[in-house]
Amino acid sequence: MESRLTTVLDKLLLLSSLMAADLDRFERDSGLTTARTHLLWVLGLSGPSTQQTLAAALDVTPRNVTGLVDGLVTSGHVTREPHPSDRRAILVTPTAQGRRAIEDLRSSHADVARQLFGDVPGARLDTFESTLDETIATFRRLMEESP
Amino acid sequence: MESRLTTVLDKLLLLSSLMAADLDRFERDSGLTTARTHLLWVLGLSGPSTQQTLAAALDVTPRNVTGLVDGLVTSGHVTREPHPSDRRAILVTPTAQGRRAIEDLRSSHADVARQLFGDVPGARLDTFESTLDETIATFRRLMEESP
DNA sequence: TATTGTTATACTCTATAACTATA
DNA sequence: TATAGTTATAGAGTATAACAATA
Repeated sequence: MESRLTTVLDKLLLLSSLMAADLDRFERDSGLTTARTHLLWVLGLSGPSTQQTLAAALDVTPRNVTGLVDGLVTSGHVTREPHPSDRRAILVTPTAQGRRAIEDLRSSHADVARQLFGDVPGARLDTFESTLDETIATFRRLMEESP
Repeated sequence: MESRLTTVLDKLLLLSSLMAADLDRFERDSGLTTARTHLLWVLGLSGPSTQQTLAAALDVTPRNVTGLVDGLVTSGHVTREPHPSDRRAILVTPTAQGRRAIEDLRSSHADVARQLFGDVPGARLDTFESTLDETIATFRRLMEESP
């Protein structure tokens, strides 16, 4: 009955798991983990950040960020720098190696996008994107209704 | 330049994270975790299974399955039953509570599918699904090329 | 008094390697 | 000899709670 709609949902979930597997490959190559990669990605978007800021962006406890940053310091991707105006706080700052990893992430992201959608005709991509937009909006509405 | 394609990819990733958040809500309500829910889902697809089978289906080590099953036994969702013909093996079998959880998962899955795509006009859904199909095929090809 | 980060503690998921019981 | 599952050990991610230094 509803198999049509669940089939589409299943394909979406399958694609999600494939994208996750691709990210795994990146992580295997770089020696990073998913959580640390996520932190680096956020750092690439926001620039040097306090751990509180990172905790909020990653939706994770501050304690957790301490552990992730410990790992990234050990691997040489970030350093803890003093905050210029608040001596309680720390600015997690990418090193040269960290900036390189962020650049790699970005170009691998762009590669995947190009390879996945580069051959899709414009009109179809429009329809695809609009459907995604609606689906995202629907989802957000649903999650606000029952949090 | 390539922002068009990465935007579409970002929306796909956003939708993935929203679907994951929805699953989290289910798990919070049921007291299950992602890994245990996944095992239950597989059990719902395959029926009572050996831990080896589950390990292969979940792409995880047999040792890991031991831990997941331990948790699900404690929470009352599955039992370990003797294998009828191989005394080394065990059949992980859902209890009544486990079967209920699997049913809840299925109906929540169907609900989400209906709510997400129920209002999308047929022709658009066709285009969306075809694009997903192509994208999945492209991805699989890519991952075979560079494993 | 409130905020930033850390120490202490604990649970889950994950892996490898060695071991037991059975095929 | 090979297979099914467990014990032993270890690392990563996550959480809560208590605490120090600073605002």
